[in-house]
Amino acid sequence: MTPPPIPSTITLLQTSSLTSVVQQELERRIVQGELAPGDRLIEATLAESLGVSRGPVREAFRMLEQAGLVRQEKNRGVFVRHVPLHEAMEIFDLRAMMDEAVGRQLATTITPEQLRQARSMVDAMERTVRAGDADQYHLLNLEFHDALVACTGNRKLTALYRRLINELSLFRRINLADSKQLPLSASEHRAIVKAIASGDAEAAGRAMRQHVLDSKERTQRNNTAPAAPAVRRKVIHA
Amino acid sequence: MTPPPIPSTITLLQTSSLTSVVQQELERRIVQGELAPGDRLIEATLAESLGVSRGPVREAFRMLEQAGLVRQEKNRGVFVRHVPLHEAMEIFDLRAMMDEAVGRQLATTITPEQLRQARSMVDAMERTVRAGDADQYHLLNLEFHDALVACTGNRKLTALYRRLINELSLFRRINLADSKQLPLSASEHRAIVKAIASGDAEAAGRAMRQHVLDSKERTQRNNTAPAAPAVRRKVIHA
DNA sequence: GTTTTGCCTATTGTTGACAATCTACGATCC
DNA sequence: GGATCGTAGATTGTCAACAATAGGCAAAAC
Repeated sequence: MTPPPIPSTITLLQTSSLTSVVQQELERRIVQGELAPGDRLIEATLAESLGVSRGPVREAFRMLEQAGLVRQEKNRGVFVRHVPLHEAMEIFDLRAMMDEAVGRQLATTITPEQLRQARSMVDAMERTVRAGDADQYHLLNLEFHDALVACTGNRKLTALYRRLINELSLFRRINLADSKQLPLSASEHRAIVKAIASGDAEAAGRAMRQHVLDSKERTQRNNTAPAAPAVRRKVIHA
Repeated sequence: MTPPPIPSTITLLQTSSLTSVVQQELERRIVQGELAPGDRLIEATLAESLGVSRGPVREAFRMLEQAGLVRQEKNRGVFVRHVPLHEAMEIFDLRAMMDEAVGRQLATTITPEQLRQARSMVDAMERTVRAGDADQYHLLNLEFHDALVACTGNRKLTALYRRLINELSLFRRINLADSKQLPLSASEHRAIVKAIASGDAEAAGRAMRQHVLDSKERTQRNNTAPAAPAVRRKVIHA
């Protein structure tokens, strides 16, 4: 909780070009759901609404494309990307892999201060569970996992992890509302911290891995046809 | 070995914009070492030599920046990125993590045909070892690992893996020339395939993980000051 | 009535021009 | 002689205009 380094006006002007500002703003809108998967982004419109010309907007598009947030069809435009179920599953597998490695490492390298923070985050999550605030829980959940990854000190890993989380946000709103699962998830978090604190690398790795795979499983179940209906709905966007 | 889908002129024009062509060409030059870390890329010069205007070049820069191949300093230009030792080590850790997961999965999902191909690649590598052709070995090595990752069918994983390999190529030419290590590396590959073929997921995972970590270790050793010299060299680029 | 054809509009792809900024070099001052 | 300042050239940041393409709509053909 170090005070955020005040970005002096100087460094701000030195680092931020219009392109980067546009990129950040669009990324925010996409990740927060203001722009939904399938939405079309029109250069001229965005440029005008942001008060810049089309150049920076186009450059930002190219960045977002590499980050997997938008897809570009030549001469047709850019669209907020649709992350299909199978890709979300792939991402969960990647997360499982990463989080297992995170757990393993942290079991031996975590500092008392980091441990203290992790515990307080778990406390906060348990409070939101009791309050039944699923949205807030979701936010804290993201923060918790992000914090653990960041604790490893592996910048590359952290960056990749965040990118995956961003992409995952494009998958039709996970199962946020499933408040019945919240206590389960929360207790898993408690177990994770415990395993890390115990210093048992394998146990910590297993705990994290299983936690993510459980989450994958829940998502899978909630997003497959509940039961083959006799009458099939008309398929849209085949 | 399906025949490469002939990119009809139509689809070619439909998919490739000047930007994407420039991006691919620059990526090729960087990964193959034609452009070395630290090299400055000048928009106007590149644009003219490629026969396009600065716009597409700038957009390509933004893509390469996201891919971690170049770094951009505002108002100063873009430079081929320098991957410092500590970051290379981080990348090796990520690879260890990924390859372990790959080994685990392939132990149970690899097809006979894939196995056959893997074996033939190992054969080819052993031949280059006997021939003492380190460069060729390096290429085959990259191919081998890439093929294994691709065998998992996880597109996201494959894409991320390739990106990391690309970045790693920016680390001062690994230890290609170290031909004494080649037989060791080759026999590890043989062991990896054997473990995968045996169907023992844990063993296959361990073999792959350890192989990468060994490689990390070798790189680490070859790139740290051999012995603390009494007289310190002047520090450049602190 | 249906299909085809040809415009027309909206939007993207590309370019060249202008403004802002950095770097290097030489002149000036102490 | 060394340091500082200012100017010139090169390069990037941004913009606006032009060209090319896609998609829709209406008229014509059958």
